[in-house]
Amino acid sequence: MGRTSDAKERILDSAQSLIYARSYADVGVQEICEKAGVKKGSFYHFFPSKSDLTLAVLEQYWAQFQTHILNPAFNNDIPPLKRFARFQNLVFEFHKQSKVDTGKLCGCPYGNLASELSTQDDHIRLKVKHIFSEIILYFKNNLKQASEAGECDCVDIDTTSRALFAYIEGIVILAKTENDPNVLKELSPHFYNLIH
Amino acid sequence: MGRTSDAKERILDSAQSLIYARSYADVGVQEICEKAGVKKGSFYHFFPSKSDLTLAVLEQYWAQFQTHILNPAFNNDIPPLKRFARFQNLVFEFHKQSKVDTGKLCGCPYGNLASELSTQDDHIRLKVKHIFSEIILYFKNNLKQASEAGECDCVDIDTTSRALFAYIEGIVILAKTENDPNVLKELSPHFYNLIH
DNA sequence: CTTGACCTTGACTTATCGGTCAACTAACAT
DNA sequence: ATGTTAGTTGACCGATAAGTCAAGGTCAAG
Repeated sequence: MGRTSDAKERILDSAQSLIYARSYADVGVQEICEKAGVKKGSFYHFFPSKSDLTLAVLEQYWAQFQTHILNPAFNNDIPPLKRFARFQNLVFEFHKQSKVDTGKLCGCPYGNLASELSTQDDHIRLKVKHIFSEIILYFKNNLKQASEAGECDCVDIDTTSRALFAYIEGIVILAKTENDPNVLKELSPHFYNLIH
Repeated sequence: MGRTSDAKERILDSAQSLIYARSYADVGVQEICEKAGVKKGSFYHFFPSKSDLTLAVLEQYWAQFQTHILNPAFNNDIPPLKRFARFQNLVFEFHKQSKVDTGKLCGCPYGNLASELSTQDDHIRLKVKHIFSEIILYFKNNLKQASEAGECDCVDIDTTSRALFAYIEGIVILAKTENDPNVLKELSPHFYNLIH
């Protein structure tokens, strides 16, 4: 089997934090390698291109997002509608902490890459599109449960889930532009107005 | 006065369309100059840096956005609440036409730059922040008129205006990620749920 | 203890990046 | 007509970009 190595993981972690804090284009392969303590040749041993690395980064984001935010938020230990509030609160705490650590509110990891690269790299656009659809699926399932529990009477669950997601995505980009996590707290309550 | 030239305008127009279609980082000064039919030396005669050029591009976006979308949309020839629908429709038509022309839905010109550069260039972030506040001001004034006309009973006009803006911003980024202008049509109706 | 797969290295390529500059040219005001 | 000023040019800078490659090193399994 040859030898093993954690270089791939170190590259992924470095790329994830660097690209999130800045942007895809602003972070070079070189810098990622330096932070990971790896030479560029090793980088291209693990990833065929910077674009492919970014696809892997998106997958890592997604796994962590499920583990640390989505699954805890939408766990069925509380009534469905309250889970949305818990979700928004976890997102708020994430950005608040992120700003404490780095001094900046960096926005949505997926939305950032979609904004920057959608018109240039279809693989990345489609990957983000898929992740978005998965998040919306969480919303949809939860909304259905809320409806069945009589917590709301929602006719168009599909579209409403997408509207809820769009609203949060918009809040986060406004928060990033104002570099202020309190925007999340300010605008979160209106979330429920989108549910009839 | 020395000689005159429209080179500055040509540079601005080229930069505007190129950066909107792609991204700040992906478009080089060289390419902007080539499209404008100008040498790089001339570029730096008019703009001290690429970042400053982008600030000027943002101002041009803003002037055009007011002329072609905001002012027509929020003209008081129809009841206030209907003006929001007219606004959303103009935004839809813009992205629809933009996709016909270029094959891609390019998103929000301001949001794109804010997403890409907010953590790296504070001048650009603050410029976008200011433009956002101006757009929200349109919303706010219109919401006030709607409230006074008895079309809605909105208590927190400030926050609601910001929520409305965030929602639209989110819709546009979802539409960009799916590369589909119909997302705007699909999610626009829910806009009114955000108004009590 | 050798084989072979896995990993690492560093030098390299080609291209482009944002930005500078001194010399030059054209047009306007007087 | 001429001086002044605005605009133009092309060569140039150091830095860095993504990506390549041949060679060598290291580990685990047989």
